[in-house]
Amino acid sequence: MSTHANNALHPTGLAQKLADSGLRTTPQRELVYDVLLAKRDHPTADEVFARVKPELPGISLATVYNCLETLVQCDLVRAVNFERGPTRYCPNLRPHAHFHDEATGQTHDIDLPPVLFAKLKAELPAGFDANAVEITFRGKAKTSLN
Amino acid sequence: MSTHANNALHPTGLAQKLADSGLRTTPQRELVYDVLLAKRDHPTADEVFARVKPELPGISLATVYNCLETLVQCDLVRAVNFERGPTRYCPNLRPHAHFHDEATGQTHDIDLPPVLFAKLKAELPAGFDANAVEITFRGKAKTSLN
DNA sequence: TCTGCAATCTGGAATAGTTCTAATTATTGT
DNA sequence: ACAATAATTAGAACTATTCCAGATTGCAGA
Repeated sequence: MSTHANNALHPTGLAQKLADSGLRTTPQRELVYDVLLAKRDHPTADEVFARVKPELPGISLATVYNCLETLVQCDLVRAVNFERGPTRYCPNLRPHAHFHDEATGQTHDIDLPPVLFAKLKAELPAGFDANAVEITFRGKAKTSLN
Repeated sequence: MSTHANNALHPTGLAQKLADSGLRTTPQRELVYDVLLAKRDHPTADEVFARVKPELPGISLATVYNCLETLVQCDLVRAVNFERGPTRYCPNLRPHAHFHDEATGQTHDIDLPPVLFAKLKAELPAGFDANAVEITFRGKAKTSLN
């Protein structure tokens, strides 16, 4: 059978990290992760659902939410929130910021030097201990870069 | 009569900025702004509603949403979003970041040197022009500072 | 002052995104 | 093969917010 699981895309990552958390590798989880890796445009749960359905027509939206949450818990995917919009999902694990293009609604990854995140944490007053820093830019991107 | 409008709190700000946008100063808008200034704990719309109701029992939640939106449009208040939670409102206009305490759910303002925001914007690749940067820390605050 | 007009407010219905629930299906270990 | 556990499913429920249509308010001009 034509296996949808494009193993080349996640050689060790998915199965390994799931196992680390005592979770199973299921076709749904593989496929959801695959579509995130295949098109890194920060899709919403609905968009992931739409991309996954052709391959696995029986999948339910609830399962997509479950899978996405699982991937986030396993540190394979980041959930990104912009204002009141739906949560978007991002398989980029490098430390990075997000640029939200107000004109197109698109979200772009902005790689930043890790030292910058450290510097930001260093600005915190005594008593504050951050384990994560989120940086979001808003504005306009001239060209349609991805 | 005991006027609820604590004019000392917003000597020129509110009426002026509303007028600048061609909007009226209403008791509802004044009161909503007052409660934001009075307790700067980043309340949600529901919380603002609860604080405003005793003074103006006839006010509706829709109006609170309207007023908050108006204040945000006039640059008197910032809307703050954290993950999937309800929008919170912050009358602190200085450039600052937010620290979200995962233990208590409280949000603290973190003043940062403005140059830091400039430095962040400078990290953007060519073609990206940001007009705003949002920085959110997540972690634990040792003491209950405000 | 009176009158008209536009801005604002109100309560309730509607909506979007997400989570919950109970029942079914799949997988693993024995 | 079987029991126990994990995962999936459809749909109901939920939360935060927005929309709507009608009532109210308050300024502007006669």
